[in-house]
Amino acid sequence: MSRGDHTEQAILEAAEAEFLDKGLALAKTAEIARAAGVTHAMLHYYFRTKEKLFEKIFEGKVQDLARSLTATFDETQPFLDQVAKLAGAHFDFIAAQPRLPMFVLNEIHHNEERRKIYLPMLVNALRDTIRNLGLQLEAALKAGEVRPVRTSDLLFSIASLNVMTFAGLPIAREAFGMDEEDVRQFVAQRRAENIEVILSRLRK
Amino acid sequence: MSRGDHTEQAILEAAEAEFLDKGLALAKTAEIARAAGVTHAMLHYYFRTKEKLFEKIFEGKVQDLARSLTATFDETQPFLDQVAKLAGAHFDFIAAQPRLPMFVLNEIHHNEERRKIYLPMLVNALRDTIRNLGLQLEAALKAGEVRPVRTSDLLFSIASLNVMTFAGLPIAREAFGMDEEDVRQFVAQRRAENIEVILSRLRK
DNA sequence: AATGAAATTAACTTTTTAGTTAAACATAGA
DNA sequence: TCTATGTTTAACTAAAAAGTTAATTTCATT
Repeated sequence: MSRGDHTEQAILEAAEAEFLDKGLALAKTAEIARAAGVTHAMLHYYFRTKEKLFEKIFEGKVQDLARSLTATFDETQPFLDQVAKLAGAHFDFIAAQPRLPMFVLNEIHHNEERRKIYLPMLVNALRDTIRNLGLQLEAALKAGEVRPVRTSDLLFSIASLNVMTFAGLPIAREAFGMDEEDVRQFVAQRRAENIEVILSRLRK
Repeated sequence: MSRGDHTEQAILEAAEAEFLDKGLALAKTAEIARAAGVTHAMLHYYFRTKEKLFEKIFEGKVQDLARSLTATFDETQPFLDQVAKLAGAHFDFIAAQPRLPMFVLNEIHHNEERRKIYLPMLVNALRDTIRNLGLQLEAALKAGEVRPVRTSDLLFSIASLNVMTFAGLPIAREAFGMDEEDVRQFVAQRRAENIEVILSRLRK
C-alpha cells in the first residue's frame, strides 16, 4: 500500500459526499480537494478530470440503487409477510443512503449518455424483482390471500413511498425545526406507515 | 404595450422551460436567450442577472406547488369520496407540471437563502390542508367510516405516490421505449392505482 | 548514501459563462 | 422633422472553475 492510496481514498470519500449532496454541476473540485485535505491539483493527478472522478462514484451509486430494487423471497412465509419484509428492507436501504435515489435520478436525467449506459442496469434489476414478486403474487392470488394488483404497481408504490420519505426530509427537518430525535421518530413512523399502506392495498 | 414586452415574455417562457428541465446550475443564459430568439445581452437588459430571472420563475413555481398542496372539502360528500377527489386533483395538478415538485425540492435544497424565503409558503399551505383534512378525518373516524391514520401520513402518502409517478417518467419512458400512448396509459393506470392505494389504507 | 519513481505543491493556462458597454436602431410624441 | 426614450446588437470584460506543468519532496530499493 503506497502512501498515495490514502490521498486517493480521501478524495473519493470527499467526492462522494460532495456529489451526493450537490450533484455534478454544483460540486466544485476545489471544494472536494479541500474537504479531502489535499490541493486540487492532486484531484487531477489521481482522476484526471472532474467527470472521470464523478463516474467512479456514480457507477457505484447506480449499482447501489439497482441493489435496492433487488429482492429475494422466502416462499415458505405468508405472502403479506414477504411483502412487508421487502418494503421494510427497501426502506432501510434508502434510510442508509437517503440522497441516493434523487441523486441518481437527477444525474441520469441531465445526461443522455449516462442514461444510455446506466438505465439498463436499473431496468434489469427491476425486471428480475417484478418477475419474482409476480410469481409469489400470482400464487397468493390463487390461494385467495390477497386482492389483485399489478406487480409493477405494487413495486412502484413501495419505492415511491420509501423514496419520498427521505427526498424531502432535510427540508421537512428545517421547515418544522425537527431535532435528531424528531427525525428518528418521523422516520420510524413513516416506515411503519408505508408498510401498512402497502399491506392494506393487498388485504381483502 | 411596448415592443419589448414580447421580448421579455419570450425570455420568461424560455427561462421557465430551461430552468425546470435543467435547474439553475445547469441552465445557461445564452441558451435561454437562443431559445427565446434574442441575444443574451437582452436577457441581462431585462432581468439584470441570471439569479434575478430565476427568482421571477421560481417564486411562481413555489406558489404553484403550494397550491398543489391546498385542498378544499365538500363536507356533504362521504369522506372516502372526498379523499379520492383530493388525491385525484393533486395527481392532475402534478400531471400538468410533472417536473415541478422535484425542481422546487432540488433548488430549495441547494440554496439556504431560498429555503428561508420559500419554505414557509409551502409549510403554511401544508398546515392548512392538514388541519382541514384532519377535521374531516376525525368526523369520519367517529362515524366509524374509516380506520385510524395520522392526517399528515395520509397527505404525505398521497403526495409521495403522485409525485413519484412523474419524477421518473421521462426515464421510465426511455428505459421501456414507451411511446406517447404508452405514457398516457401508464399515467392513467397510476392515477387509478394511487387513489386505490390511499382508499385501501382508509377502508375498514 | 544514491537513485528513481511516485506523490505533492504552487503557479500557471484555458475554458466557459455571466455580465457590461458603447454605439446603432426604432419609434412615439412634441 | 427633431428628439428623447426604450430597445437591440456586437464586441467586450470579469470571474470562476477546470485542468496543466514544472519544480520539489518523499520514500522505498539498491
